[in-house]
Amino acid sequence: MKSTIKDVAKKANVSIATVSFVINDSKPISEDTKNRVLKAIKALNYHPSKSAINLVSGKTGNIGFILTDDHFLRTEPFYTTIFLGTEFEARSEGYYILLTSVKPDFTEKDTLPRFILNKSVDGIIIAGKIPHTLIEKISAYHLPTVFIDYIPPTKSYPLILIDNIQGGLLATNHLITLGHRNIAFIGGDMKHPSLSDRLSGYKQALGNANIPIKNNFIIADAKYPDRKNGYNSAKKLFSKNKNVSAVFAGNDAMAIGVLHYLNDNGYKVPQDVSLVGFDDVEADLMLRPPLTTIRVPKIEMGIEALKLIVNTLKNKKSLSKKVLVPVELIIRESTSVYKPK
Amino acid sequence: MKSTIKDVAKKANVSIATVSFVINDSKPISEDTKNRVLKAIKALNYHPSKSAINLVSGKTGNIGFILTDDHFLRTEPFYTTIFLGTEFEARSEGYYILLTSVKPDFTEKDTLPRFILNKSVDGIIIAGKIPHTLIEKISAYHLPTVFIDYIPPTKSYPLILIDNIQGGLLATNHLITLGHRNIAFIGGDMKHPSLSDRLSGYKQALGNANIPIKNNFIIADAKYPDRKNGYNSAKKLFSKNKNVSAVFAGNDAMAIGVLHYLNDNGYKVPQDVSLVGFDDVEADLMLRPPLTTIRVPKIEMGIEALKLIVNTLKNKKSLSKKVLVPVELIIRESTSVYKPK
DNA sequence: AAACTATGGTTAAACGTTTAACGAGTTTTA
DNA sequence: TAAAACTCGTTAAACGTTTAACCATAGTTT
Repeated sequence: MKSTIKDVAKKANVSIATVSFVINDSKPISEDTKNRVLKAIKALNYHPSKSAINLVSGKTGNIGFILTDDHFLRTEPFYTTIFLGTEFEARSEGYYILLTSVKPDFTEKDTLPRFILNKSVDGIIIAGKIPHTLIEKISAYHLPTVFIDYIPPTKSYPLILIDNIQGGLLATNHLITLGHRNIAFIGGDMKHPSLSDRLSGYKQALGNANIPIKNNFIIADAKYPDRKNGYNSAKKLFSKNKNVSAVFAGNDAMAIGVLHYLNDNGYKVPQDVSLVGFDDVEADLMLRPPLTTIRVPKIEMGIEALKLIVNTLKNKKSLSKKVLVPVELIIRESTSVYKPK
Repeated sequence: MKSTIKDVAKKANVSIATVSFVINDSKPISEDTKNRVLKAIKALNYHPSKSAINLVSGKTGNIGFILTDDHFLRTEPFYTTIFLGTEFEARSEGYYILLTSVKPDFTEKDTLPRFILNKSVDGIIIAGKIPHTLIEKISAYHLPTVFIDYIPPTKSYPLILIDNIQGGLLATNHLITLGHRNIAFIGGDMKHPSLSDRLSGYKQALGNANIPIKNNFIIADAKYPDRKNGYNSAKKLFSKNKNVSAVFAGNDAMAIGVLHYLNDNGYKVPQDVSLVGFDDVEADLMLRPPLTTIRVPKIEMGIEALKLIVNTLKNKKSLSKKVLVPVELIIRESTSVYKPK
């Protein structure tokens, strides 16, 4: 059951080095012996021990995937879907992904993920905003690292980013095209570049259409962009501004909160208020009405991240330090042509 | 940056064996030297190399998690949530989880997951129904294995199972208590023990209440228990049976399909038809009305599975070969008292 | 025919741990 | 007081690979 390189060598009547050369194609070996070795490998159902290879090569064949607890457990499976993308690509690249989450309030005293301390990974993928102290600590280990959907404030790293400005433009333009003029923006955690870029896109679109930007149409003081805060922000917005006919929410979680507020308060979507989200999470399709949104290619982002890491590991040199993934407007039933009352 | 046991030994002025004994507490060492070693470890920021430990111990510290592609990618994150449970527990137990998915139509020719071939795992967790040929092939490797939510047909394995009969009873009793008599069951993939047990619970509850079981109230010919088939089964049911006042769906995915059918066809839930699902997936809360369902403790199932594996690995002997996890009735707004028209 | 060059292979060290076998002091026992 | 037993250590082999250094043979130059 557990045959080693020695067994193969004996069976093929060669040295273990020769077996190694055949397996890795790392030195010219005659067709004849090569076949003998290959046959022995098959006969013994031999597969090299990863542990041994790891030890001697200093590599592990693993890549760590880090996100914060709240991202890990949040209702909308955004970052976990990205994880699936990396796992998918890792399979064809021969890597394993070790997933772990960290506390969002990581401090100097907290310990790093085990796979970093144990040297169990060759590279790291970090998804979403993570604490600065953690980044500092990790960077001391000099592991190739790529960030997804977050720009670390200090050092420069390879990045996989969403084209958020473009998304903000698409969403807002869609509403403008439908005839809306009183378009609100609902956001939260505006220190996160993604959210602030979406707001920039919104402002840009309004500017392009010569629609004045009204500050009381922008509700962005919530700490986290989740459903509850979406609901509360909608309450804040509509209690003061009855004339808003369309809302662009910074992400789908908030959009869902907004939709629930509207449902609960007698507004009909899209007849009374049009609503656009951002992310395209599973839940959107299940809403009544299904949510118009900006699709973020989550699986693809994971794939890109893994490719970037693997490229730097294989020293093929990473082609681009910054991948901006495109977004797409998905028109469903939560938006419609503006009809004055 | 990369200090080894040798560096520690030199710094503490002891042999590397002593360092090892201190780290693993595997032989009595005097307080004095122990402290010296500990200090050296801290000073050098030493962490043992996993690769080396793996090689010498023959263990990997990894546990494989297998599910099929369709379960991996399905809309309701059922098995992936279970995975999160295992990952969570693995952290405190010092294991890594390697997740991989396999084709649902795995045949003799297909290759096993890499982590089995590479001997990269010490044990395996299998979630959901997987092809029989795959089970056979895996079992040849004699790795400790536990199954979650599936009973393999041939050999006997440690199992983590849902108390589906109890769940079926709870759901149906709830409807009976509300005064319903014409209660339908909608299922699919009835060869899966989970689904057929839920049906058994349904029948048992009706029997207990002396309500005759009507075959045309049981729609269970769909191949997969998903939303689409839920929708179609509801169509089948209601086009022939106008008098059904309550539906128990075999899982939430089907329940969601049923709900959409009812919405689309002028039935009000719960005023006209009460609806109960099974699983308690995220989506339930977002439905209008939120779905009454049977909660399956998914995270806990993952935790139990990992504990079982780890126990057998540490040879503490697994306490029970079969863990039946309890379920819970979650009453939300899709069920109400029966009102005759 | 002597000297060089490929070609195809072997030997042995190295990677960083664990652990069986051994040993030097110190205590206990009879 | 000599033998036995315990304490706290050390030495060295082993785990399964990769790879630098080496070597034998045959073919090619001069």
